[in-house]
Amino acid sequence: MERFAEPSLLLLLRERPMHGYELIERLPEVAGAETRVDVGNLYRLLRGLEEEGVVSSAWSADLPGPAKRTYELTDEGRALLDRWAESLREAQGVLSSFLERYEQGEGR
Amino acid sequence: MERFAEPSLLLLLRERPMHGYELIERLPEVAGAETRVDVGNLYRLLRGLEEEGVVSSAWSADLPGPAKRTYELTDEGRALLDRWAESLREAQGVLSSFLERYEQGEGR
DNA sequence: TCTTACATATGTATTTGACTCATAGTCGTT
DNA sequence: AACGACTATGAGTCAAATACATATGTAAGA
Repeated sequence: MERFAEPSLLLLLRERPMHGYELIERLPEVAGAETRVDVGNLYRLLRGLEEEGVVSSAWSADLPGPAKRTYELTDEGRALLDRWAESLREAQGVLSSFLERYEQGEGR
Repeated sequence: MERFAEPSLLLLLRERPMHGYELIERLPEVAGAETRVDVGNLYRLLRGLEEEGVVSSAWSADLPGPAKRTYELTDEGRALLDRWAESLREAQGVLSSFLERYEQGEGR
């Protein structure tokens, strides 16, 4: 369930801009506790999203510590998140009708 | 979303034994309207499930028309379906918490 | 009789995606 | 100097989904 990483990143970034490492740390909080994404892959993912214009990034010179690249969501990114939410709602619908049907026949 | 085919088949078969063709027709009803599975792949899937002991099948000599192989769920199949349901419930939980968080920030 | 629909298959090929492992740089702290 | 935080790139494996093609046989209807 790493396909779920993309919408999760978008959701986190909508709440406020963050740098990559922080995103990694907070990902399980949104995408499920067992979700661990390979660090390298995540930066790749972020790069990809930036190429698509979904996020934009800049080095944060002000922050202490090692160089951090801070990502923020673009308008296009917000729109993409909306589309994600819509399709996830559909998926949820399918899921819950399945489970309902499952529970109806349980115990026979 | 064809990964969803397996639990759907199991659910349908728990309700009553069916032959393959009928399963194909009724699949969208459970797995979502747009779900179309390649016919050949579905028979392969059924074969696989039978090898795993999840379903059992027999030719139905009595039924009119072309030869039909009727599948029914085994006890092991029922157990597998239960496990599916459990993990789908978890997935549903992740989904709905995601959507809830999404809706909380909507319109900013 | 010819076509169409029903029904069950097998073979193969492509593509995508998940996942892993390895490496390497900078910066700040200890 | 060593370590942890932070950002990256490279390369590769492996299974799964998907698609496409072909085959066989029965029965119903034009």
